[in-house]
Amino acid sequence: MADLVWHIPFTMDARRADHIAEALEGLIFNGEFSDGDRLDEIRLAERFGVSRTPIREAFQRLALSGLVEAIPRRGVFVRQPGLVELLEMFEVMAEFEGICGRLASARITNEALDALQVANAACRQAVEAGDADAYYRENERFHHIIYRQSGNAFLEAETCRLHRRLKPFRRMQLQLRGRLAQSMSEHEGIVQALTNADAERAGRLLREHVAVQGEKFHHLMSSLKPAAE
Amino acid sequence: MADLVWHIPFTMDARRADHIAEALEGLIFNGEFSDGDRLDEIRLAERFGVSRTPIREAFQRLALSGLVEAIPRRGVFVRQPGLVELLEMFEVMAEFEGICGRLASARITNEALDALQVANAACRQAVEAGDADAYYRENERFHHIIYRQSGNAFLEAETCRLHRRLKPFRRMQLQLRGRLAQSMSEHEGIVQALTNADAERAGRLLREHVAVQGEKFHHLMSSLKPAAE
DNA sequence: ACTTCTCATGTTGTATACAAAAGTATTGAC
DNA sequence: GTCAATACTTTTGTATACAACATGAGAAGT
Repeated sequence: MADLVWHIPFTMDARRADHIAEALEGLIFNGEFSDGDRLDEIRLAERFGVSRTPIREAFQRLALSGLVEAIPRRGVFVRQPGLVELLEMFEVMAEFEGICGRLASARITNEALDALQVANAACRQAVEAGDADAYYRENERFHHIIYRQSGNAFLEAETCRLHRRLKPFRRMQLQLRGRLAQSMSEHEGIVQALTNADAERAGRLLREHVAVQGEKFHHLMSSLKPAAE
Repeated sequence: MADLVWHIPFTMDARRADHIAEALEGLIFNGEFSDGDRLDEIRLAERFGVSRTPIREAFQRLALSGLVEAIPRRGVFVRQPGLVELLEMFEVMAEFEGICGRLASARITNEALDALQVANAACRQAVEAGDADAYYRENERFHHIIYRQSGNAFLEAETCRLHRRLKPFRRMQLQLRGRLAQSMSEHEGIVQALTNADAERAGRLLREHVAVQGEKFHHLMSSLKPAAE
């Protein structure tokens, strides 16, 4: 399915390496490769119809993202994060969100507060319609507004980076029964705290809002895999 | 000075690209290239005595670190962070340290507490000797212990990454008169809070400890450049 | 039978060759 | 004299060729 993209006869501009990096990321996320698999440069080059050079460039990007590990003179191996590492990342994500919220509470604009209300309303609609995908989209918009309103572009970028990294795992736990409604009510508390410029409360609520996702994820995983790792 | 390394006739193992990335990093930090300069692949290849390939690999790594910006079909350009971005990074660094401290206060081992005392004693010695370099080294050890004791390897890695990125700028403000002694006394408060497992206090002290570095840096810069950026 | 050395094979890392695109300068028209 | 178009140069992105190294099999020796 992702393959077909590459049969378009070079309509795309820019560097092929960029697209290949994205495509590989997708392949890894979609479980085409398992943890520990070696990514064969030549095979992938043939598969994408390019030479080894752009493949290797894509590898470097993935290695810097932490998706693969490049061992010198040995090759690159996919490195799916283990449960422990995932929980660590969720913990850091919760802290990031908390910081964004704390900073945003003092710096947020009125327009952004309105936008939060709008996104939240869209979230509510999605919940009522039982549309998990729509909720996911609007939820993302909600959080990105807060990242932006932290007033710290560097923090925003780092938070987005981790958010993106956790995307495939975050999605799983959103499917859980009752989580959507709970998440909604948390959103409302967050908006209130931001409106009142209550820095500590906004930070704490956001941190807990994400931390609970990590816990849900933990439960989900440990119920699925009896003794992985 | 860093050039000489490359005249050693291939004693070094591993990939040359790795070393080149480090060397380029050093060159940029040391001010050999200014903001906006284009990094000429061919010139650098000749300079390092290699082909363009490892140079380009090094570029990618630097681009991912944010030191240079790669514009497709145009080349890579040095991207020194402006004052605003630096202050943003210091703000995030302060938050990282605070998080590490808060988490560490609950998770730190007795051995690590002892190691903190040792590092702190070495810091004190360096202050008394007026040895800024030694202080810098021991200070780094002190902080890294706390990162590690956060018990979150992912957080530790991210914090080290930013710490490393801020290294050249952090160093400037340490040279300021009286900063060493102040920094020392802050360290003692931090150790005490960690010993008492006072999470909030440890977090707050560490955050402020770094935040003040950002402020000092701000003052320093604005006193040097009247109206940069 | 087990160890060790050597060689064969395959893979990575680097160099070079080539094509496409951006930049630059010259020429020509108005 | 200015502007625009075109040819020319420079530079990036990619492909291919080559060399260094790792791995594994097989032969020789104990």
